[in-house]
Amino acid sequence: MRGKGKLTSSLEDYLEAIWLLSRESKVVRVRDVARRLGVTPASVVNAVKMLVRRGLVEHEPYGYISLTDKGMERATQIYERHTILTRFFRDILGLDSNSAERTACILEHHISEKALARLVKFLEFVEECPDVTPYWLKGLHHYLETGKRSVICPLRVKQR
Amino acid sequence: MRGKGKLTSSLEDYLEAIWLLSRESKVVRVRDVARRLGVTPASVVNAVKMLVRRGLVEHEPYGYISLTDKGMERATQIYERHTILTRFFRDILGLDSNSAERTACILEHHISEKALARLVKFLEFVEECPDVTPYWLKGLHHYLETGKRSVICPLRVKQR
DNA sequence: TAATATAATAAGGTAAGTCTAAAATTGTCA
DNA sequence: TGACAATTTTAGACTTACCTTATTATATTA
Repeated sequence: MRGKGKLTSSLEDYLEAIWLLSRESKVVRVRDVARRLGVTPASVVNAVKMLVRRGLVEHEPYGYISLTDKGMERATQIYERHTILTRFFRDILGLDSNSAERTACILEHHISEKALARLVKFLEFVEECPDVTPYWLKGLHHYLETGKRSVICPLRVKQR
Repeated sequence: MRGKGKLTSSLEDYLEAIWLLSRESKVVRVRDVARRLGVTPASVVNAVKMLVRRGLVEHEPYGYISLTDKGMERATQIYERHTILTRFFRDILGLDSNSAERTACILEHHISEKALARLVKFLEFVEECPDVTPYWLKGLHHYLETGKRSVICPLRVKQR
């Protein structure tokens, strides 16, 4: 009953799109989803049919699309994966927002829970900014941009 | 002529497997690839046919499979992506080797050149071990393991 | 309210990637 | 050398995920 009921990448994309659209405009139609994902309405109808079968969305013929509680929960999980990956690629690796978004969009379907959890901790560690991290991060970004190591850290000579 | 000629994830997997097997045993047969990838020989035959069409492998009917120069080049590119991802997930995020491998195996097909290039620089930065990184990395791993921040860095009080 | 535009759906097709089952080939060894 | 086993291949089916085209439903507005 509480089994994961795996979704394909494609269905995850549809579910995520429906969720995002419903945050933006209260009412979601086939057409909106099609535009968002760059597919034909026919493809959306098909996908929605499958999501309905799995109890993740509701859809009255020729009417609006909405998420069930289960669908909502699932969509937020997917979106969380998305934002974590975006943050990593943008804030740590310094990719521009678009590239980071696109990368997240693809990888979000394939990364494991285990790996994702590590990434979360990594971000926590970096973003909550303890001792050396600010220096380290600056040094990293300088290196990513210029290919050269900065000499920001005054520790250098002291180390051994 | 020098166009990328994109491969599907699946074909990349086959090509990579053939390459890995040919490093291990000089001669590669349909059967070996099937075992390695956990698919039926019939699937391998199909895939190999497509790789032959693209000029990446050679195959005499009922005989051995080998890589062309082009296929070799391509396979090493794929494997490089693989190792970069493995290193990141294992050495930086501290995943066990198996999980890191599995993660790399999936993501290697989907990560963009741009993102991968950043990851490479990231690894360079960390592994070539400059000023603060050793401290920082120790702190990160401690945090990943225990959830607690260590006070390894003596800088703490000095900073402002 | 009838005509028209827009939206949704159904039907049918293509391509990738797998499978099973059956047929063809090859290699081994008694 | 001939028969059996292992391997490879072919043929055909299924699933996912798209598409196009044609039909049906809804909404707008003259």
